[in-house]
Amino acid sequence: MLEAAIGKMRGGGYKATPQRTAVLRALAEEQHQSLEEIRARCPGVGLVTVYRTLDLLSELGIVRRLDLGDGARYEMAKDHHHHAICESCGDISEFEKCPLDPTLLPLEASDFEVRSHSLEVYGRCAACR
Amino acid sequence: MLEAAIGKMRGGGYKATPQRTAVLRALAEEQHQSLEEIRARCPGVGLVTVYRTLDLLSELGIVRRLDLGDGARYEMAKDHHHHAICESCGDISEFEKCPLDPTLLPLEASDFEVRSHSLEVYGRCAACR
DNA sequence: CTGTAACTGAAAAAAGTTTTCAATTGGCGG
DNA sequence: CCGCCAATTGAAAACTTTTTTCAGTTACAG
Repeated sequence: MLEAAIGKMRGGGYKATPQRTAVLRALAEEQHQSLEEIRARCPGVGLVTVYRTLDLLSELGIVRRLDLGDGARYEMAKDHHHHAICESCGDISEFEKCPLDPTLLPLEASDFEVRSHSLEVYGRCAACR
Repeated sequence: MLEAAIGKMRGGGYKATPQRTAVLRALAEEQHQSLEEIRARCPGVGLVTVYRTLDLLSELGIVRRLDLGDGARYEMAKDHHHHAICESCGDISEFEKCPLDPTLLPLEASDFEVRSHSLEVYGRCAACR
């Protein structure tokens, strides 16, 4: 997991510094963390470096930046998945099964070339009901 | 359109001030505008008032706040629709036909009560191809 | 080992948003 | 139609988040 990401960095001509691997380790611990949550797991790494590392990892496709309504969040770009956000407690869960029906996408017909998509489902989680 | 929104405000115990109706008129001119775009259409209205008005209109369900990766955008909450964002020129277009297959939503089974969803499609628009 | 381009961190700047507070005003009751 | 007062506004200040600058440090290719 981390080895692959480190290799990707070096392959791109970037250095694998202790700070960068610390951020990677933090990201591996939990999905969709805020910047401060990530930072809390990297006590030694400067704020600016965390920002810059997240930018770099995003460019390399290792990390994905999310915007779920409450500021920026970051997660390792694993398998294709979507998010379910509880409007009551704010909990974010993931689901892999994509409920998108590609044949219903009316965009191909209008010459829009679909590259990716993101779907967020809002509601109430089991615990909050 | 605007009459309905103004009525909704008064009904909620809020005043229909010239500033608020100016923001509403600005929002009616174009969908998914940034704050500065809205402000440019309301030359006389103070920055803070625009923020507060957008908050109020969101609470009343008249306006929806979007986060499509490049900061906050606002649009009148018309019919259910989704957004197609061109990664090349940044153009945002809308489509009404929702390609979501409800029977595929695996969430009901896991006791998550779906209230709403948002779907964004990224790719290249006809002009950029 | 060594040189150097890449990287880091602190401070400052910039950008975006919210709070404060004194002055103003929409619209209800009279 | 008028006056009152809670709601509203705008300017300044405060706050939060992100980016830039720059001098010193370091990973790693050769």
